[in-house]
Amino acid sequence: MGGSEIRRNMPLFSIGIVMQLTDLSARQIRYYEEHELISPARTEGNKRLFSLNDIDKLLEIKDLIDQGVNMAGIKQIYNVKQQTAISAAEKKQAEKTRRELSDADLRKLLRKELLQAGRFNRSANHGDMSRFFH
Amino acid sequence: MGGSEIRRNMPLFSIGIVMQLTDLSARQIRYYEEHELISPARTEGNKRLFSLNDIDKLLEIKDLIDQGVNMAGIKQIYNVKQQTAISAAEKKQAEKTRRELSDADLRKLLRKELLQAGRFNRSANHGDMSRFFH
DNA sequence: AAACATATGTTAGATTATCTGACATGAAAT
DNA sequence: ATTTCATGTCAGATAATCTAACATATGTTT
Repeated sequence: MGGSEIRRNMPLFSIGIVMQLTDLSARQIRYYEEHELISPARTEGNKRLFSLNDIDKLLEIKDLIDQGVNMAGIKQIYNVKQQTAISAAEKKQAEKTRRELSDADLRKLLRKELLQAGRFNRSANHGDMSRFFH
Repeated sequence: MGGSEIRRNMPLFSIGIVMQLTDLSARQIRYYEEHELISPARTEGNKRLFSLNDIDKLLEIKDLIDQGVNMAGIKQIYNVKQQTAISAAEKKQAEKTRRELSDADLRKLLRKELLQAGRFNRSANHGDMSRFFH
């Protein structure tokens, strides 16, 4: 378990390769990054470089998307802090609102989507990149 | 062991990444390709795409280079057909010459370089890319 | 139904990464 | 003293990727 973590987080793959490997569009991949589901590294020249872990995560996301889960659901699953671009002033109110929502509506939302998603047990904590390496 | 071969031959890495991973210059990598030591795939747009096996091979080559073996030696080791760009007319004579050389000088060359190279037993038939993946 | 939000497509213009081919060069071989 | 080898470096061309903006289909709210 030592260097394995390092290896799996090593930034190696261009977005073109990741598109092929995941069957996602560049737009989708960038959109998921925008929503902080992944955080690929960058070259000096600002090109994205993805790790095995990034690709695994994208495969998981794709899985969820294919099963009808939306961004909000996926964010909940990965507990990514909600709220994308709100002014500091709005934030307080938004936070309050969110808290009010979270016990009622959010639970409902999650339950609905997860149940609808059907089978759902990725026992391993990573996607299917193992396909590509032994 | 089925898909493992496929996986190790899957073209995934840009030359920039391979440079970092192998600590070879782009010039060197292209030069070794020119001498048919590796044959990386290409994108539609003609950019090189390297596989794990390509990278392993480059690491081996680097090893040999570091130990003072020259192209000719490396080519012999991988038995890459010699002769780069000779006219058909010249080829006949060249072929004869080569055969005359091969039993005397070539053996000498090989022995000299291999012995000088010292320890030399990569038991596995691949380089150190295993470092990067589990 | 109308208005809005979400997720993705598409296009444009800019920039980076890579390509080939040529010339330069120090070290090694002849 | 020349050649050859292995690599560096540069120039000009092309491909891959980037961000930002607008377009849009589908789903959600009011």
